[in-house]
Amino acid sequence: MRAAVTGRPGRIRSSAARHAILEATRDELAQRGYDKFSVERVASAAGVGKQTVYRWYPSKSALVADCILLGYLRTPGIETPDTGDVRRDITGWAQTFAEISTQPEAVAIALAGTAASAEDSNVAARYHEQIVALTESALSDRLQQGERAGQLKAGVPARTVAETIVGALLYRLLTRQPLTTEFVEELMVVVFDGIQS
Amino acid sequence: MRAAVTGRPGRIRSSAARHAILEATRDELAQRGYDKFSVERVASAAGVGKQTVYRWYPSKSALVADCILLGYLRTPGIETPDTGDVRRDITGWAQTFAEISTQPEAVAIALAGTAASAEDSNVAARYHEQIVALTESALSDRLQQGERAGQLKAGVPARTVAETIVGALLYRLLTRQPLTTEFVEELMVVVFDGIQS
Amino acid sequence: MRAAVTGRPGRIRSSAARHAILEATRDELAQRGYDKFSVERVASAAGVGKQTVYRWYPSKSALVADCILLGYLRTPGIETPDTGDVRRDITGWAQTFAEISTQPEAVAIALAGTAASAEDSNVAARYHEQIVALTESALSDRLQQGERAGQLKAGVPARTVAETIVGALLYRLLTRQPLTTEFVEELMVVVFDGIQS
Amino acid sequence: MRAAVTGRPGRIRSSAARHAILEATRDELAQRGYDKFSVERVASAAGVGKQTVYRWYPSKSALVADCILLGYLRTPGIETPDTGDVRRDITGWAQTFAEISTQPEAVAIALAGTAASAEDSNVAARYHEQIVALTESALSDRLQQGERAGQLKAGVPARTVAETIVGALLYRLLTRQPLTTEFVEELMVVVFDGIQS
DNA sequence: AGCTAAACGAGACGGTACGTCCCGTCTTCAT
DNA sequence: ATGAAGACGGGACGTACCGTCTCGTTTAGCT
Repeated sequence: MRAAVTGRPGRIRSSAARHAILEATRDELAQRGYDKFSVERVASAAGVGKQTVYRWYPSKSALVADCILLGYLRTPGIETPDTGDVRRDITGWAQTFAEISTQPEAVAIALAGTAASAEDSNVAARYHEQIVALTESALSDRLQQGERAGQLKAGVPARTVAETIVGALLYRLLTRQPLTTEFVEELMVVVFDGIQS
Repeated sequence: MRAAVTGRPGRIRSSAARHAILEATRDELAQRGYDKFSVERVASAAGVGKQTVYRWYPSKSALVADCILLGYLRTPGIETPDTGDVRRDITGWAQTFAEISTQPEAVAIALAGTAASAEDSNVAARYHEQIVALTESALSDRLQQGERAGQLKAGVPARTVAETIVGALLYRLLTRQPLTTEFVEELMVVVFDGIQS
Repeated sequence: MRAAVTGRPGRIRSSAARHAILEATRDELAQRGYDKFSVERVASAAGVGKQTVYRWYPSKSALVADCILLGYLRTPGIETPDTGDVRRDITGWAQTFAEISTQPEAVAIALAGTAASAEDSNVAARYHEQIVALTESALSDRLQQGERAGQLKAGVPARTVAETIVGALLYRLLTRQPLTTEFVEELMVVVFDGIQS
Repeated sequence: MRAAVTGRPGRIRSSAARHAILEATRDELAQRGYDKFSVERVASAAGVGKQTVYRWYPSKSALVADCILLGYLRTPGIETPDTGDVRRDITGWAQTFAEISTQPEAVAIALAGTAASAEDSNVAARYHEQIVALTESALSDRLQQGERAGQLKAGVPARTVAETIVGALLYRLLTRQPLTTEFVEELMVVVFDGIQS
């Protein structure tokens, strides 16, 4: 990235190597999970010396954190539509999320990120920023639009709503319960309509 | 428990040893987390041979699972009050949960359980049953009472509501955000009143 | 020792069990050597509880020692002929020993005894008594007969001669060199004729 | 020594570590014997990781073998004098050997080598080469000189004579009998003069 | 073009922990 | 009240990785 800006002599750090490391990290997390994750295997799979990994990252958790931050673990198709109808938009987003979660690898990645977050607060911060905060902000935008458009009540921060939705979905993944269409619809009823008569 | 009921010869497995193992496991999880958890340290702290641990549990995650299942990691004060007013009851429960989560050790235990669940689906199932499902069922009872009492809408399963609440709270712990009174109140507004105007 | 005298239950089996243990010990030594020897395997092979082994023998080396003392490891055919000609008798005995040492199992047993002797001086004492001292005394008898018959010089104890012969043969086994007919003959020349011209 | 000659990448194996391992091995053998020998203790005493030991040696016996081969267990003062009188030379050598064997540590080392040889034929080969074959060849030289000088009979290979002497001495150590001056003298009588009248 | 030096692949290093095997002891059930 | 079965606390095994430290080689910037 910063390549060739310094006046120092010496070989510049290979961004190709870094990329290979991050891809291998993603694969390792998807296949074996955070706990059985091995830097040695990552280096080997990336065709890279172990020291090259440690040149970039001070520890296993920093590597995982960066892998998440740079979006190598990003679940694709996370974009929220914008039809003007907030409830439809958010329901659509949640259903897309549910569909993606039928892919075992996507679940594995999400669980690896969850485990990494539970272990390490730095990872948690980045995981939150990257995967969830982005989602939240997309939802927030939509929710705030809705609020301005008179579709939603004022008084509850969009962030809290977003965390409620994301938390519920992540909890279903964590407990290995399927994210069915019915569940998503029920969640939407709770969040939009409330449960009180 | 089963002591002296079997017709099998051989010394019976020492439940005292098992208890010591589980207590040491709980302490280890609270102090060092799931990732840095060491069976060797557990055995040593329990005053037990390593083989005795492996006689009871085939793996680290099974040990953690049983530790959770048997309630060694149970957060105390999980009981829901029953004042007749569902919203007050559940809000009270959530506030209690939030208060407990100011103790670092309680958070450590919850995060250890989360990490263990992310790694191992058996643990997830047991974690869900023990810690969360109980909570859910307490909430469910209250919610169903409320429903019968005309305080709540019909049409959304109590389980979904419970998972939404628990998911949101756990998500805050995972992302290391404080469980403030404000957050809990906002969550209650979302869940009971909904956000749609 | 006290074997099978009382009429009370359970005791009758004692000597049978002991015999089974010693046979299993012999087999274990022949198959895996002294170093990889396992009391657990012996007990299992003998169809006996581990405690039964330890009732008679305080340790692994004591078991091996007794196994040797009771002749379970005795190389068969160790008898010395008595033709009246000492040199012929002893040469015959040594050649028989050499023949027996073509059986891998017999070598294994001898090496196990050697290893056990090197490790444990109690075993060494018994090994010496049982296997070697007997041989020595047989040789001694013959040598003393020979001395009386004027076939041999006086002045060197029979024991020293016996130890020289046994030591040389054992050394060949230890260094995995074959006990050929030629070697035995050369040894006999050394011992009977000396090397000085 | 070979340092930086290989074209292979990677840090070169530390001969300092190897040396420390071998010294610790020697000490461990002298103090606790072959049977109670522990690789873990050796690594610890050498200030070395266990894997470094296993990088050099595939097994305990290979380690002991190399320890012997490289002379770490060599009994000092093994040189044979050369006075022109073969009998005096060899008698002197044997007496020196006997004196050395009054040191318990030297005996422990010899017994450890014997045990290791009994367990493992590779060790036996190396033990034989290093400790005994050298002795043999020194004796052989002297014996052959003597033969040429007309002091000795022809017809018996020097090797057989050497093995007879070494075997007898080793056998006394193995059976924990003292190597007295008398015994050595008697042995010399047997070997040089023979026992036949 | 030659020099310098950082980054590279490779892999050994001192450690920690793994999960297994066995030691010698202790306890239970069945005979 | 003996004996098989087998769990117990403990110690060591040989393996896998951790994060660090050399190695010889490659590749850049600076003379």
